[in-house]
Formats: sequence, structure tokens, C-alpha cells
Amino acid sequence: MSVEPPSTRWSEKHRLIAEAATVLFLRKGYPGTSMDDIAAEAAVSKQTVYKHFTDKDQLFAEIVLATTDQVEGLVRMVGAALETTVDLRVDLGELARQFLTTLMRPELLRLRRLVISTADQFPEIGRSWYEQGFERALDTLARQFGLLSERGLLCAEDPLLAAHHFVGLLLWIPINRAMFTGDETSSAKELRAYAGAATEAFLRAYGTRESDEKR
Amino acid sequence: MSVEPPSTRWSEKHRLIAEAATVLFLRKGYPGTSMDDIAAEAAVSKQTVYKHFTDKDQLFAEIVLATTDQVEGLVRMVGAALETTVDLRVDLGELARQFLTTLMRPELLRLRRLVISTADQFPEIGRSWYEQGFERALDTLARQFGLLSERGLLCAEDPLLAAHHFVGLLLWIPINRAMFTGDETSSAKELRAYAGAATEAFLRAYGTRESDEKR
DNA sequence: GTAGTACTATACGGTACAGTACCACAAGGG
DNA sequence: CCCTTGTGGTACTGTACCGTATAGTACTAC
Repeated sequence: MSVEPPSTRWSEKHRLIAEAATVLFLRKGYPGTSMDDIAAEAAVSKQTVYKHFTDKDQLFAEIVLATTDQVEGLVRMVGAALETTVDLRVDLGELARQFLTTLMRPELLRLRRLVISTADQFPEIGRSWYEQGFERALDTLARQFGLLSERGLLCAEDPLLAAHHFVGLLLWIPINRAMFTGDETSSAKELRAYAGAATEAFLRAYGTRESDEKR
Repeated sequence: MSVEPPSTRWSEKHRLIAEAATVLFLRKGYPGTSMDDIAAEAAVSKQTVYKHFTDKDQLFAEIVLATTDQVEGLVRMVGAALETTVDLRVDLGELARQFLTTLMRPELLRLRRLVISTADQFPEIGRSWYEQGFERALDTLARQFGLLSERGLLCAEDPLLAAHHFVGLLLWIPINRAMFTGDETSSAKELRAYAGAATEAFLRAYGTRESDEKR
């Protein structure tokens, strides 16, 4: 069991403030969110906010970096899909769909925009997010691709490069759309199409005859 | 000839202000740039700035949308590289390198970040930039891929999708790095490596035996 | 109960900034 | 010569916001 529960009044307020700040920063961005807003949203006095977090920057850094925990889900997803696959085309396609629906959630898109737009001001946040979120998931995917290569189901000399290429094929189109147009809702049908096309192209580029047997 | 030159004092000031605003917005972002800064940088009184541009939003929109003209260069680049190619591997690789070095210029990366970070506040700007910049270049590339397919040098059933995949393979890695970490300078060597890897992967996915003859 | 601590409410200092008002000056056409 | 027009310089208004301070209230522990 973790050390959580005492659930003192203090930790309770802490959580409340962090949650309110997360909501507001995601909805209105860093400069668009004032400390007064956060206090109001958390139903807490501003003084209390400053008791828990030294200043706005520190609060922002804390709540953004806390979100990198969510990649655990992605990592497990990759393992589950590819660890013992026998039909790569099917399982990779399924992984692509799950990846896409997970990463295209409005909340994650907003977070992505938030990190990018504050990367000038807080370079360490951008860097940490990239390393602990992005690269960690990529490394896991690369490891699986390496194993698949050994099993003869893929031909990826450089598994990390292959992983980047897979994700690039998959995400380039919808992520760019979302970043620029602010469209946060892609239809499930669209996403399935992107996932399918990316999987096919990836297998043509990195597949082997063996992985293609069921065609 | 265009209608340009009278070069009245008025048009001169207009250009001066627009240039100063461009420099500052790119360097310090939208909220980080004040109208006083712009007036000072243009060596012009603030009053004059407001004579030429109604307010900060309008000025911002004007100077950002003016940058979409630069895609002309990309479009010509695509035509020149692929119009009459005989060795696709070589010419596509060269195009990839040029694309990459053009799009990874610090100035363009900053512009990209700027548009993304203000997409909440100015959705029309993001959308216009995406459509007039992004999609226009993609359409040109897609048209060339269509022609190459007819010539039997590519196998791209959906040329626009192929174009997206090409650009995704090419740009996903370095653009993400740049967006999050703020690294604006990738070494020429790195870029060449990305371009080469992307070209190879693309040709495996979309090439034909004919385009592969020189292997 | 009493001391100590966390909290609310509200107000304030200081600063930054968008946009406007006012006055002086220069240029160029009548 | 004057008058319009564009411009510079500067001061000003109104507002927003960060971070702090103060005064009083609820909860907790001994």
C-alpha cells in the first residue's frame, strides 16, 4: 500500500488546488489562467494556494510533469499487443488504433499544445515531458520491434528508428490537424482509417515475407 | 509589375512596423511582445503603429498570414526535383534533404510554435496557416506522386496519403524534438541521416521494382 | 480550555500593458 | 504664407495580475 491515506486536510487541499490548476491551465493556457482563478476554482483562498505552492511557475511545472505518469498505460498497451503476437498485421493494427485513440484525446492534445507553447519560457518542462513521456513510450515500442525482428516478423535494423517511423506514419496527419486547427474531435472512423493506412505502409516498409503470410 | 513602388512615406512606415513586429513576435511570442516594444523596434511612435493597425490582434494576424507566401519556394522545389526524374532514389533523397533543411530553419520552427501556441486564441490564423501553408505544399507533392505512379515509379494508390506519409516519416522526429526541447539547431549531419532513413523507408513502402532498379 | 495551526476573506503594493489624448514639429500643396 | 496631414514624444486611463499582508475564523491536539 502506498503512503497515501492519512488524507489530512492539508493533502486534501493540495489535491484540490492541483486539480483546479490542471483544469484551468488546460482550458485557458498558462498566461490565460490567473492565480485568483485557480483559487476560485478550487474553492480555496488565494493565500492557501501560496501556502502549498511557492509561485505560479512552480505550480505549473508540478501539475504538468505529473501528467507524464499516464504513459504507463501506453507502455503496457505495447507490451500486451506485441509480446506474443502471431498475426502481426492484426495486432499491430489494433495497437495503432489504441495508440491513436489514446493520444488524440482532447485533454492530451491540449496538454501537448500547452507544453509546446510554454517551451520558450520553461524549457526544462518541455524537455522532461519529451524525455519522460515521449521517449519512454518510444523505447518500449523499439524494444518490442527488436524482439519481433529476432523472431523474423519484422526487418528493422534500427528498432528505435522503426518505432519513430511507425509513430510518425500514424500520428503526423491527425496531430498536425489538431495542433493547428484546434479540432479536438476526430471521428472514430477517421482514426481507424489513419491507423489502417499507417499500419499497411509500415508493414510494407519494415515487414517480412513471414509477417505477410496471411495476406 | 505589381502596384508597389510609390514607396510613399506611409507605405514605408507600414513595412517598417510589420518587419519589427515579425521579428519580435517570433523572438518573444505573442504575449511577450508589447506594442511599446514594437514601436521602439520600428523606431516609430506608438501612435503611428495604431494609425496603421487597428490593434494588436489585427497586426498579429496580418504578419503571421503574410509568412505563408514562403511555401512558394517549397512548391517550386518539389516540381524541380520530381518533374522529370529518372533516378527516383537519388532525387527523392535530395528533395528530402532540401525539405528538411528548409523546414527546420529556426525562424520557421519559431513560427510554427507561435501559430500552435496561439491557436486557442486565434483559431482562424491556425486554420489559414495550415491550409495555405501546409496543405498547399502537400497537394503539390501529392500531384507529383500521382504522376510518378502513372509512370510506374511509385505505387501510390492514394497520392495525398503517400505525400503525408513521406512528410511524416521525414519530419516527425526532428520537429518534435524542436517543438518540445527548444533545440533549434540540428546538425547538418543529423538532418542528412533523417532524410536518408525517411527516403529509404518511404521507397520500401511505396516504391516499385522499377524505381528500385539501381539498387 | 488553551495553544497552535490551517484556513477564509479582503485589501493592497507594485508592475506591466493596451489603447487614447494632447501638443509640437515637419513637409508639401494650395 | 497657411493649412492639412502624417508623425514623434510623452503622458495618461483603465485594467489585469502576481505576490503579500492583515484580521478574523474553524479545526486539532494536548
